[in-house]
Formats: sequence, C-alpha cells, structure tokens
Amino acid sequence: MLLNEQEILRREKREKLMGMGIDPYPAEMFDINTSAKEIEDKYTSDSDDFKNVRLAGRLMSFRIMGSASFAELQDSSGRIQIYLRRDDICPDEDKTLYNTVFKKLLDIGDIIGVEGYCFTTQTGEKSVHVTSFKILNKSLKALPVVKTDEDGNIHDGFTDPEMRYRRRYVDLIVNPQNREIFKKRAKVISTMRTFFDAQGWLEVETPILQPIHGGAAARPFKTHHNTLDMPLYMRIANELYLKRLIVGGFDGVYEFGKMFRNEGMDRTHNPEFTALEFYVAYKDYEWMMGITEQIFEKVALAVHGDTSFKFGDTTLNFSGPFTRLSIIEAIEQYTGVNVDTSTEDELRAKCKEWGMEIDNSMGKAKLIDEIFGEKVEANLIQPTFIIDYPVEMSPLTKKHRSKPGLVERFELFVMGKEVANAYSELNDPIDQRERFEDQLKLAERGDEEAMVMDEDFLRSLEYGMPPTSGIGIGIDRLTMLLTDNTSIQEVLFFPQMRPEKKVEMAKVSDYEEIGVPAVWVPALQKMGFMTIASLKEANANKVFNDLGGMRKKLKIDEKLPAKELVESWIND
RNA sequence: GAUUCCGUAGCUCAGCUGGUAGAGCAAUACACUUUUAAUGUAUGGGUCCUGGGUUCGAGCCCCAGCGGGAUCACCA
Repeated sequence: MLLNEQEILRREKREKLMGMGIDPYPAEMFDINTSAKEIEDKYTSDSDDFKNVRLAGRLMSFRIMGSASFAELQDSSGRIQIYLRRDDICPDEDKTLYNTVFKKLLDIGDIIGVEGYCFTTQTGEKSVHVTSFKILNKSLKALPVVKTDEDGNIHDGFTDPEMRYRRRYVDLIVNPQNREIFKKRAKVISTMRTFFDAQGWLEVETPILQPIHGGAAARPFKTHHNTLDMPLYMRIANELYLKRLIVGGFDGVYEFGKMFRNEGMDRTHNPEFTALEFYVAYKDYEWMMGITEQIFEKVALAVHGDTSFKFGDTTLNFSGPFTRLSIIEAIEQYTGVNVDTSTEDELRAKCKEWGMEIDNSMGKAKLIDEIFGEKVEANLIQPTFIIDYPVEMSPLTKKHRSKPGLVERFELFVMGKEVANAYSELNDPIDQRERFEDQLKLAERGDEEAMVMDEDFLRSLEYGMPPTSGIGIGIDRLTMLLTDNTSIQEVLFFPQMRPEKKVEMAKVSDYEEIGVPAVWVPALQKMGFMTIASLKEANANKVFNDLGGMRKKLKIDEKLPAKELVESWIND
C-alpha cells in the first residue's frame, strides 16, 4: 500500500510512542464519569460538582501556545474544550509527556481519555483543565478538518456524497449533525414499536430467504442454497408470511424488516430498504386509515414535538384526519376526466394526447394507474389517502364491498411519493387462486414483476383467515420526510454503491522475486510501477535515471543499484 | 437505461487563449500561559480519475473507459 506523507508520519509517531513505553492501543477500560454535553448543560462556575471529571473522546483540534494548550475533545454527546498546562501534566523536571507526547505525537483524530476539573475560560467557554491524559487510540489516517466559525459558517466541509457514503464513519465523526438523522430514524421505529406493543400486537420475524418471492410486484434477487440445491429468493415482501400468522391465530402481528428488490437505484430507491408491515384480524381498511393517521401523528410528535414540520419550503402537517380521495375522484380532480365512465380506447387516446408513453398491452386498470402517476401523484403534498383501486392492480386485496371492479385498498401519499400501502386482505381462497392465475397470465406475457402462485399460502387461506387489514409503510421514506432529506442515501448508514475500484498492486515479495531489493520497492511504486508487468514494459535507462531522483526524494540511504542490475529486473 | 455535469495536494477548491501546477485548512519546524475558524514566520507535500489521440508542447482540446452527482424513465 502506498502511504501519503501524513500516514507515514502517524505510523512513525505510533512507533515512537511504543518506543517510549506508551501503548497507543491499551487493553484496559477507561472509565468515564461525565460527557461533553453533561458539562455543557450542567456545569457552572460556582458549582461544586465537576471537580473530578473523567471523559474520553477524539481530539478534533489543537491550539498550542507554548507551555499551555487548548484542544477540542469530541465524544458521542458533543465537543468540549480541554486545557492542558505543561507544569500540570508534568510537575517534575521531565516535561516529555507534554512537550513530546502531547505536542508532537498526538494528532487530530486520536482518541484520548482525560482526567481533570471543569472551569470557565476568560472568554466564557466551559472547559476541562486536564491534570492527566491517556492515549486510547492512535489514529493513522488524517480526518478532514471541518471548521465552523462564530457565525455558523462551515469551512472546508466534508460534503462530497460519494466520500460521505463510502466512508460513513468519517462523515459521522466530522459531520456529527448527520448522526441526528439516524437518531430520528431510530425514534420513528421505537415510537411505532411502543404503540404496537401497547395494542397487544406481536413483533415477529419471517423468512428473508424465500423459495417463492411473493407479496409484491417486483423483481427479486436470486440466490442458491447448496445443501438443498435449490434457488432461493431474497424477499420482496413479507406479506404472505404475516398473513399465515394471522391464519395461525395471532390477532395482530408486525415486522420491521429489510426488503430486497433488484431494480433501479436512485435517490428514492436502494436495493434493500426497510418496511414495516402489520396485519390485524377482524379489521378493514377503513379502520386501518384511522390507525395510520395515529401512527403518523405519533412519529411526528416523537421526532419534532409537533405534528407539523418543515420539509424543504413546505410545511407538512401529520395530524389527521387526512384527505381521502378515490383514485377515480383524484384523477377527475386533477384532469377533469372521469376514468370510470370512459372506455379503454378513450383513455388510451387521452394518454396519447398528454404525450404519455403507453403500449397496447396495457388494459384499462393499467392506464388508470399510469394516468394517476403522471397527472395526480406529484400534486399530493400533504398526507392524502388514495383509495379504491381497480382490482387488476391489486391481486391480494379484497373486492370492494359496494363498488364493482374495485378493491378495498388505500395508498398514502406525502410530497408526491407513496409512503404506505394497505388493504382489506383478500381471504377468499378461491378468489385468491383466480387472482394468482391472472398474474401467471401476465407473467406469460413477459411481465417480470407479476406475482407467482404460492400454493402453501393458498392452503393456509383454505384453513381460513379472519377478515384482516394489513399495511406496509416505507420506513426509509418516512424518515426522509421527517428529517427533511430528499435522498434515501442520507437516511441509510450504508447505501448500496458500486465497489471501490481496487488498484492492482504487486506485493514486495513479487518485486524481490525478479531481483529488486525491498528498499527500492517504494521508489518503483512512487514512479508508478504498481505491477511487475508494468515494470517489465518500462525503459531500463529511464528507470535507472528516475531511481536516482527517487533515492534523493524518498531519502533512501542505500547506494543506487548498478545499471546492469536495473536492466536485469526488466529484461530477465 | 437516457441526458447532463463533475473528477487537480490528506480535506475544500482555484487554474486565463494549450506554454514550468496554485490557495486556504491539515502536516512539519520555530515562537507564544486563557485561546477559540487562535496567530506569526518558515518548510515539505501532486499518477491533475484511467487509457488512447491531436500538438513542438495537454490539467485544459478530441475519443473511449471508470467512478460519482443531478434530471428523466421503471420500481417503494
């Protein structure tokens, strides 16, 4: 591995510490009795507490002024200034611990534990006067240094999304405000969990590896089980398993789980995402809308302390009741077209008139869905229930109690995006089988997202499932809304990305094999010969000459190898 | 998948019409006992994403590729 200057220096400092008998990676624990935030919140100049504090964290900046220094220590709660004075750290003649260890061998990013007492500086900043410190970890890579001035302007921000996602740990260190997103995300989940548990519903886990990928219209990831010698799919939904549990006699079950869909990636789609699904027996979708309103209200209150909050320039209001529009009403409202009374041909003509891309395989239901997506969705800013969908688009949903051709389904839209999908669950096993058969026909026509017949699920329905309502809520999208983010990558710790390109690099022993002494390997690498093959293609004269330059540059004491030797590396 | 923009020091970014590659921070050295984006002085640091091409000469122009962002299409 090629190291840059700062990485080499930090490795040298690590060695020096070890040489002085200081273990830069001590095994024993460092007990703390306070945190940066606790001092910030509770310490006052006249308080009797905080006379003997111990805390630990990462050094984020130094302000050294001769025999006294200030530094900033960042722990999980925040930052606190620490103050070190040479003669406090080193009361005796030997000033090494301050002059050498602290001033020379510590860097930004190192983790230390300190002991001391709190005080307030002349400029009024609460600080810890350090009486002793202990190195807990020597950091070997330089952190980006992000600075914020007194007006709150950020200088040299670590903002490149690629770097931030690929090295999320660095992002979380230097942009600690981004940790808040994930705390809020956790809050969303814990708030829901508390609510569901209070209802007496059971948190369950169902298979992620499924022999049949059911429960949604999507393309799955396929894998293979060696012992069973059979294909398995990463789940695209857990719906069919949760319903089996309702058949089994649980009145309410819920699962927070990862779903996997082998489809496009962009700022609202990641190949794996988290969904909450829950199913409650003896309920219908009307009831579910009420519960959904309660859930959204609760999470908004938990995260913001208020049911309304800002998303970009928009103020969203999560207090119910939310607007309810049937998909037919919604389309009429935003286009003036009544899709209910229109024929398939009329709709197709309208779509062409609006410049939409459609093809002849699309039936009326699909056209309605397309029109909705094109003309209505983006207008649904405040939480809005769109209800009563055409039966063809909803193979797992119970037929509407009074509207023929429709099903009892709703989707909840916020900021033009679907965040929840729910229905009165279809529990007539004969009807369900027919719906699956319709899906099979779609699959035969080449629809890669069509659902697959699940005989075991049908068998469970034949034993009898009580009338049930179920819902799926996208946790990532909900978190985006609640944290004012327009990109799903921001609310996932580790969004999926292409792997980093690995630079092909020969090992030192590979160079030695062709006769290159190990001391010259860094020079050759610095010159760009990362592989033996590339070295073999080089011009021996040029390599010999450049080696002279590199010898000086890298301060290699060894005598320059003979030209014949260099030639032998390349030609033999 | 399509369109478009971007890739330069450890980090954030300049770089003119094609003519020896720059700044701030970080690093190194020195000074400094209450600073706070600490300061002052000095020093080191580059595969200009990769590979071709044009040219006397390419960070810059052309082609291809890799990676990322944004917009659009499909999906939650």
